Amino acid sequence: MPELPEVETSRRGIEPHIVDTRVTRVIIRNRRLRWPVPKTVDRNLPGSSISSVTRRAKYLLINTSNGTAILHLGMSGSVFVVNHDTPAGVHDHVDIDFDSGKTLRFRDPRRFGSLHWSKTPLQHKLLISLGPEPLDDEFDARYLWEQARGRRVSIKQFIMDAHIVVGVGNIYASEALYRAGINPRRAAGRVALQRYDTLVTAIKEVLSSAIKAGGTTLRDFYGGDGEAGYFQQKLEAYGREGEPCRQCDTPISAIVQGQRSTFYCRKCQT
DNA sequence: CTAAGGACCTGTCGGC
DNA sequence: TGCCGACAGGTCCTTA
Repeated sequence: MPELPEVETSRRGIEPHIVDTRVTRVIIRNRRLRWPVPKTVDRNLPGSSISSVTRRAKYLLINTSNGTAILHLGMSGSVFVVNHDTPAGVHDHVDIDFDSGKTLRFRDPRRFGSLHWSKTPLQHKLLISLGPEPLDDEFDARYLWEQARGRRVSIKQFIMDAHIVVGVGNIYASEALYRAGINPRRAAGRVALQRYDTLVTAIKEVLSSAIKAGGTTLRDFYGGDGEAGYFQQKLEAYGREGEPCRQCDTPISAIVQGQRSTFYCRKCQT
């Protein structure tokens, strides 16, 4: 499933194929995604031309001359470019056809993804109250520390809260905390400012190196060009239960927090 | 306001 | 092999 590096990899994969082309047709085979796909999508897209594909948090923003399609990939979604005549599979819910002969296809077996339309996407209900982008300069130790005052929630769930900072999903939360040497169960309000500095650096590093590697492929993720990501080879904590910590050889522990798996070293992470 | 749990949905994997 | 439960990359909503 896509975390921020996978979404960014998808963005970079599809943008060059669809920018400056005109939408000729939209096919929605199943409107029942996380929220029903509104008619405004297929009403406004045809005839528009694509100006850019940008990203806010894990949302892809397909910007056109008429407005913006807001696409979220959920847990199992992917987008890729095919030719018009490529047969659609059972989970291929949306096609956007272009005058170039290409089609942008959205596939999502679990249907936790979503598709919306807006003239002012950043003001959209789902985007307006999101936290800063993790790779922006405004996301720093002071900001995180201030947000954490009085918070008893675990640091792992805290950094996964998109209203605090966007784009830190379940894999990279474990990875960043491992690299920062912080116990994922520690209360957010009980992490010192200095350790937030280490954590912010770790988050930025783990996300940017994952983007550089083209994302992490676990099961079925592929970037817009159909290429697998290679970050999985660099994972140090996630999915390594029982395997030796690369620092101290202690077996990596697996716990559950907020109904999500967390992996960490109980010796290195305090 | 915070924190915790449920909800949405399908596919895959491990164990018996 | 076949069946069945556990689990999977997200995040909104409800409840207390």
